[in-house]
Amino acid sequence: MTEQVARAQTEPGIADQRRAQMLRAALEVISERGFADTRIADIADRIGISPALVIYYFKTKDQLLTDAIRYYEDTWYAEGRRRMEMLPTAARRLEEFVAMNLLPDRNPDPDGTALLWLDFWVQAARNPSVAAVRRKSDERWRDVLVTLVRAGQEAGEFAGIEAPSFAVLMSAMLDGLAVQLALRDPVVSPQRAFALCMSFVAGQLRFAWSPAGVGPGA
Amino acid sequence: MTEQVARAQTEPGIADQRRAQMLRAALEVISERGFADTRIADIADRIGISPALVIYYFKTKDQLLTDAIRYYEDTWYAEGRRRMEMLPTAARRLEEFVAMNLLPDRNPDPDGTALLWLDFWVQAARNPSVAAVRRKSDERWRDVLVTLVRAGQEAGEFAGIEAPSFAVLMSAMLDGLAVQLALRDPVVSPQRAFALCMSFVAGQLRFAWSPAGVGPGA
Amino acid sequence: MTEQVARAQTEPGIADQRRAQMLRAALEVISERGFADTRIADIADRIGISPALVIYYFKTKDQLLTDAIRYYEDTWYAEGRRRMEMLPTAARRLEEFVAMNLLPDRNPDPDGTALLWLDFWVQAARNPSVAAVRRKSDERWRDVLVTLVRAGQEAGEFAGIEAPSFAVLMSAMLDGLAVQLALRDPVVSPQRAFALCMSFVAGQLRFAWSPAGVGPGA
Amino acid sequence: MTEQVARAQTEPGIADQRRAQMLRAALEVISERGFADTRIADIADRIGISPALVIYYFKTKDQLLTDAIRYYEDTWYAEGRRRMEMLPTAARRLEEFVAMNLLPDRNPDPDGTALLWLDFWVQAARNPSVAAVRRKSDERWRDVLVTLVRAGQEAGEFAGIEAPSFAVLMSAMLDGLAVQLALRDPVVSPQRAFALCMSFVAGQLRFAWSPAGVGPGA
DNA sequence: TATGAATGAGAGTTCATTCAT
DNA sequence: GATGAATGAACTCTCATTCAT
Repeated sequence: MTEQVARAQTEPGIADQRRAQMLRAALEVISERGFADTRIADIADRIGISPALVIYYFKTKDQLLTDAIRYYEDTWYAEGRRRMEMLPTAARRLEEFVAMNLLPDRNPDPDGTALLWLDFWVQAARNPSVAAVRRKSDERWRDVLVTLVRAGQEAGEFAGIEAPSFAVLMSAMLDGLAVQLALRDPVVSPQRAFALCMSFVAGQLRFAWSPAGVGPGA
Repeated sequence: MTEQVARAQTEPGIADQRRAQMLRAALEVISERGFADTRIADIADRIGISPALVIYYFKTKDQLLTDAIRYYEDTWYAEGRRRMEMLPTAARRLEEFVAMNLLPDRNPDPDGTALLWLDFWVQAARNPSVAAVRRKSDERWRDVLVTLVRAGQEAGEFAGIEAPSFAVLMSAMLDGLAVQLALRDPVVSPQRAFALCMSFVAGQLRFAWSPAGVGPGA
Repeated sequence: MTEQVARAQTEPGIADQRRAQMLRAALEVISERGFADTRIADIADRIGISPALVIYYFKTKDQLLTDAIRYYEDTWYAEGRRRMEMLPTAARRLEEFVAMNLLPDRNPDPDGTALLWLDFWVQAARNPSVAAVRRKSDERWRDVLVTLVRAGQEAGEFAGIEAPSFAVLMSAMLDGLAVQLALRDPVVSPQRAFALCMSFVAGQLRFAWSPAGVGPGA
Repeated sequence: MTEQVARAQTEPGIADQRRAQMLRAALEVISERGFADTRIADIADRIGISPALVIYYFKTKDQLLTDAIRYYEDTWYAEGRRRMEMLPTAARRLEEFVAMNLLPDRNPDPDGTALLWLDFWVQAARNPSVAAVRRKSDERWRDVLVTLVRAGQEAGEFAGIEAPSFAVLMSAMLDGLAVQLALRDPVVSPQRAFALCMSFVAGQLRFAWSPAGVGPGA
């Protein structure tokens, strides 16, 4: 195996960089204009290339958008895992999990991509391949939650409630609150959503939590 | 007042009937194909008229779709109120409220319009006039919830928790569970979502509730 | 012959009034928006009736527009003749003729119809029935000019040049100057056009004419 | 500078050729069908391309038509200047000028574009950007005329009348006669219009001119 | 790899005209 | 005489996609 080939497998070539650049541009455009109003030309314009090149890389628009969704989910998940692993206790991890979803300054989304998941839900509802991506993503996160809760229970931090049902309820609450925030509900600020959710979670799992912990900047 | 005049005020004219017919057709098509893929021709085809007639009534496609959203929200709200008023206790009303949102056979949506609100959320995120409709609708329902909870508290049915915060939490949970159902999450059936939500609600408000009440058909 | 029938032939019935009203409205709209951009709905709107009624009276849009052109030409011609007949000398008549064509405050056009003839020329170039109307109108005016010039020659007011050729030249000059005015040529004011044309005419026919006669207000 | 670069600057690229081809086709269609009845599809059909390509080059129909007018004026002017420069005396130039405007076989219009300027006048009357093009064109020609007359006066060919006023009168007469020809006035043939105009011009500038000079072919 | 030229298949909208009332 | 409802036939413009270079 020559060194050149070895490099091709490990270092991202120009093609991979281009792909990633296009995917990121796609996410930005989708977030700004909405999934349905995203045109290939918008994405090409954003990085100063021709629309034909986008098709050259992704074959069809549909493929590009599906890949973009996958790229988004993977990036988000990786970052989430990374943060979890840095925290010592189950309670701190749970808090980080809620904060990632509800507090803008702790959200791992790339800049200006705040509405993406909402658009993705709509796509998932009618497009089977998007639905599959979402299903896998949901599963992953629910596993994270269940594992996290069980670890807390074993460590004596949390009460012994049924973890899977709790994971469903908590996911639903996070999603619901995130929708309110995304649609700029006037009575729900990020801080309030965060506090409400943490109170709910702490109540269910019987661990001590007070909003003071969030700090004034949150 | 002659009978003719009276009829003119109460009976909808041919124009009003057409309008309503088009709005209902629009809701069906949006639900099936998604907001963005809804074409004027689809709506016209569905009721066997020419696309030009749709424009004749609504001036632009955008106007039609915005009116359709309003029509949907108003119809839903009216039906919800009607059902609430038929029930004797606050607990029963709360249960009806949850059932309307989570159990398909108690959902007041017209046939085949199960995904509408998800599409509407996406529209609301970027279209100010749709956002206004949604905001008003949210307010109305939260008022219903708060009033309902306070009535239950005064009647001694519910514990004395803070009603507005409960309304936010409960709305969020309903929305979140509805999303899971809409996207056919394999671990969340309507019955399970309903039971989970009712348990949560009963726990918060400290009233007795058991899934048995749902009945075998649900 | 009953009185009713007699009246029908002499007094304009409601139908004739409607027709005239529509023709006048058509002329206004054509002048404002241009022949090609005139829609039946514009004309109907202007007099507060339905477009269907316009078709009821004129059968087709084309018919209406052709009739409007004829109506315009006839009205203009009648007013021109009326003015000519009130003036004593050939020189005065010639001056009135030039003034009618070049000075806005002596132009017999209905309000806001200053560009009509330009649009009519374009129609005449491609529509044979409009061409016929224009040809007849041209002939009439050239006859008026020739008769006028010959009367002046017989009265000793004018030099004995060939009248028909003069009529052609003078018509051309009037048309050409009118175009400059209509298109708001910055170096040609109505007064200048009038003075230039009268100088030309007086030079050809050898009669005395000085711009002083126009007066400061013209 | 390599030859390749030099060629790039002088030879028109494929895009420029296409543009010019479309502009010429547009002029033909406008002349045949009239400005208002010119459809993008007509122009595309004429050169065997798709309507979408027309939009690709000109963005909107309006842009195409405005560009076509400009193209026409520039081409006409360039050809006029070229001819003027080939002639030795002011009188010969003046004659060429009149002939270009009135005699079909000396008119520089591309084939089948005889009615264009009439349509352009109507557009100029209501469309400011077209009006600007026409104004500039008028100015250019009037400057040519004034310069020409003054050169003739200095050379002793012409009488010393005021050149600017003469330019206005002569332009008006040319326009007026051209209208008569365009609308196929039965009493005005190109030859007669030419002779009348030259007699007028020769009379004003006091130079000798006889129709014999036109020759039998004119 | 990268692009500009080119297209086909719509999509929304306009508008003269018809017709039952 | 008068209208509102309804339509068919255009027409402009959009956009993903192809292809030669």
